[in-house]
Amino acid sequence: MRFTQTAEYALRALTHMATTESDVPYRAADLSEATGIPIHYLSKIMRRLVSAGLLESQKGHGGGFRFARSLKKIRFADVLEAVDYETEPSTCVFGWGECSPANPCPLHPFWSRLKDDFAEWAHAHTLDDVRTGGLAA
Amino acid sequence: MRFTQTAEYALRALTHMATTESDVPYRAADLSEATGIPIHYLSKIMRRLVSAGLLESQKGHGGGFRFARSLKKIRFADVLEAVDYETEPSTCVFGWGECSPANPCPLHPFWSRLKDDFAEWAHAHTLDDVRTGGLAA
DNA sequence: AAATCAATGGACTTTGATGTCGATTGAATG
DNA sequence: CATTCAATCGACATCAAAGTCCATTGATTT
Repeated sequence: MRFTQTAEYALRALTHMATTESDVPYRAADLSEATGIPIHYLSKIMRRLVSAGLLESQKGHGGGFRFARSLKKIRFADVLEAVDYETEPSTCVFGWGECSPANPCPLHPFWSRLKDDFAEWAHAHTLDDVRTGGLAA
Repeated sequence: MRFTQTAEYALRALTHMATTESDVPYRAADLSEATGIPIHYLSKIMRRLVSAGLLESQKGHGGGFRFARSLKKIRFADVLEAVDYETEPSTCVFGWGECSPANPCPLHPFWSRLKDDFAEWAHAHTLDDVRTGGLAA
């Protein structure tokens, strides 16, 4: 059970923003400082979050990053997908080209359950839930 | 939600063995043929499964690999751990050194749930369940 | 004993993820 | 307008995972 480093960083940075909620935009340098994510790499990730529409950015003095929409509308799945971490992988672990409920590989039922649990998890929780500090219903 | 390629291969190879159950030992070359896993890489993985105690190997003519114990006693977790895929990762996604129920990072409750679900999954299912074709209770 | 077969082990290469760097762009400030 | 600040972008470097190769070991067959 693991994320990619990139996916983990994305979640970490946005979680930090969600749980501190400042009026002034977050500078990459400060985020890096606060989260321990290497600044240049973080910058790259932030760009992806911007182009995915999760964040807005502002250049120049006083600039930085803000959320582009309500925290309630940013699910873990949105964050993960923004950095190309699949929340609903379709390829068969067993290596079959065709692997479906109709034509299942031996691992299908097991893998499906795990996949579905994960997808549910990723889609059910938002950054607002994180801010609130509890698990959503 | 993803495994490493190595972990996936390990599960795939053992699943193939479990679902075909032959009297003669499985040769790496045949397994490679049947599963699509590159032979040399598969050989490496098989070695790890041997040294983890899941398989027995026999060199020379007529040799190959067999299960070292009952399929009922080989859980997914055993397979994954044999190739260093952690089934119960302890490091904090948020990057905290100390992250526990007593001192939780903002992502702790969410991440914990996912981790626990995965660990449960990995420990609950065995290769015998795969052979049988159904989900264990 | 010789030949063959099949796993073992180590060295090596390739690839993609991760991480670093410097130049550029756009915005705010004095 | 010049300076500074901070995101953007592309090029490059590094590292671990994945994959290849070959010589060696141990067992079997003739």
